[in-house]
Amino acid sequence: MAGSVNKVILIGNLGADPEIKRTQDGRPIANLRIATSESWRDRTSGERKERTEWHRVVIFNEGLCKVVEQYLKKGSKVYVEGQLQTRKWTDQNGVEKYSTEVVLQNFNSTLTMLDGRNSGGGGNFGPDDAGSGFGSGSPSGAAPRRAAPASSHRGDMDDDIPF
Amino acid sequence: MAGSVNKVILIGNLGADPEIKRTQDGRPIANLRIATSESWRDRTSGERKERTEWHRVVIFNEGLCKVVEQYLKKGSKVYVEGQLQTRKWTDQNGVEKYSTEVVLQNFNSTLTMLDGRNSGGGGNFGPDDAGSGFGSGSPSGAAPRRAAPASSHRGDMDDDIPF
Amino acid sequence: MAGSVNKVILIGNLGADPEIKRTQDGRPIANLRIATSESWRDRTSGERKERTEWHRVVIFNEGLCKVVEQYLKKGSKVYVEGQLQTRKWTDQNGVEKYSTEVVLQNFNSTLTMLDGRNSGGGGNFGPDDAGSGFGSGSPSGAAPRRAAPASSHRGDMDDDIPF
Amino acid sequence: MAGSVNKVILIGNLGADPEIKRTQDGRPIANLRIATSESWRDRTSGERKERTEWHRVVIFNEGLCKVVEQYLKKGSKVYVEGQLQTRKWTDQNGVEKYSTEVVLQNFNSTLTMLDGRNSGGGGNFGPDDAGSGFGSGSPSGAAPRRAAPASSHRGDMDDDIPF
DNA sequence: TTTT
DNA sequence: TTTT
Repeated sequence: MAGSVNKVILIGNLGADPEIKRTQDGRPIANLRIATSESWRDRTSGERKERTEWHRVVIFNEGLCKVVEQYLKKGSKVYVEGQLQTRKWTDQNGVEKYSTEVVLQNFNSTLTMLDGRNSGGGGNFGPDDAGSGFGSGSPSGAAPRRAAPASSHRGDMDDDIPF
Repeated sequence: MAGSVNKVILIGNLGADPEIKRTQDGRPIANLRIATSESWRDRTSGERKERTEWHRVVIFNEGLCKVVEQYLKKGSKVYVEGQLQTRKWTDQNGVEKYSTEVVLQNFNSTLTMLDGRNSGGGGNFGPDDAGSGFGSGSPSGAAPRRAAPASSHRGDMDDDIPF
Repeated sequence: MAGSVNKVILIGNLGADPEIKRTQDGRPIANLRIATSESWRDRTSGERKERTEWHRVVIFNEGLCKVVEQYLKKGSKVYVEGQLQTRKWTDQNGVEKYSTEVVLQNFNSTLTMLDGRNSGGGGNFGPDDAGSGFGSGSPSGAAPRRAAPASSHRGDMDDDIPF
Repeated sequence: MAGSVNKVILIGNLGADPEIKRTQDGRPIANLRIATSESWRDRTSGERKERTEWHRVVIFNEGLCKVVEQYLKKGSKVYVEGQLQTRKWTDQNGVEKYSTEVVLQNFNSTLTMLDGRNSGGGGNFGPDDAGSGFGSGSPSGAAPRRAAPASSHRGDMDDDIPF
């Protein structure tokens, strides 16, 4: 369909250490549980109330999975941008179940660490550059124009995509 | 929790006419089914493929529900901005189920019609102004500053929230 | 116009302490300078490069201005959500100038603190509740449904907007 | 910097036909003028008011530029997702000027047509697939997982990026 | 002018 | 300069 957008943006904390699994052919899949909370003052009672929402985040990208594995842990605060997907599965009793997840897979997906506590670099993912395209957020991997001379062969989107 | 964001942005088409229900005390709740699609060319086969995702959108807002009721129908294209919420319920067999929905409820929620086919006004919601704050999108209900004289008592956020 | 969206989302750090001014009739206006940065590895040289972008953020909302005044300072990390506005003005030499700013004014605007360093509460804005609707991010001020009994008169958007 | 986000989302109409220029080395750059509008009812006068904001959108991507050239024209409605950049230049009188633009360049950029009027396909960009990764919106170019067998070598982000 |  |  033309003209479709499916985007989720979350900022929250990991409720547990990430789980990294591998497909049969060796590609990693990272699973995160992220909590977002909202608080408000109840209008009738005047009490402060809070509500926490838990999100399942699934990452199908090798570079991002490395970042997750190396830098994220229970309590880490992250920004994630992905898309909604609902998956159907059958449990051991033959009951159909649905799970809706925030999937980071394609080129519009982003994961950014928002606390520097977990790594020395706080998003600076080291010399192997594993996470260079993703770990430092949505702008990563982008080549700023104008910094480069107009006649240069770089500064183009084609050039700097790290995956 | 401080520093939490939970935001979903969808552009898609209604797969069916909206369902409007009412709570016991008479407040409306609108349910939408929205499809988003993505297409891509398979790298190995070279075939064009397509995948459609269906989203449950629930609207807890009287003004927005009126807009939905009056202008949206099967096939309408909309922009919605809301938040993810997962609801637990028990089916008739006593099995626990979960449903993840995009909820439009608070002041950060938006619904915008993206086709003019369904109404003469295409988002211009008539003299009763039922939808004035929502139907024309996120900026609606906002008072542009600078258009108003600096000494005016309006132009403030307090003044023009229509709900 | 129907079907219009104008939204900016930034996560960055304040390059200076906020400036708070007041209109003639006493309403506050906060100005922030926010830096966002992107880094990438140059494809030809292999060097790591970085580029910083500076944004002007203007806040026309009393509650948000209080939060800014109390908790933000040079170096603070924030999430802001607002809209793009370009303003024309004439300098002292009679030259026309344009300034494009990220404006937080209407009900779709959000400001969230992303570091707890600046306040004990890290977004928990105390008993006077000055920032209750904004400081804890986009979901704030929202009334979670379903937590409230279905027959309650609250849980509606109308009820809990704090401004 | 770690933890930085710079994102603009617009839905609006083109105020003029796109302008496509080329760099010295032949890469295309598309310039769009996009209008977004907001309307509200003035609280004191009760009048309906409207305000239009004009945005400069610059596209540094060959595939996206082809889509723009082929399908967009004055009046077209589009969804764009890019980042804010302010550019400094000196006019013919030696006066320094600044221009803030919404730049679509990197892998997080998106352009989606929201009206089908301009093309038969309404985002279906033909056999040469020029726009396949962009024209159908943010999810485009993504390989849905789970549709592919788990042992497959595709379904990975690496596989289907069209640029 | 921030941050890493 | 768009759109409704």
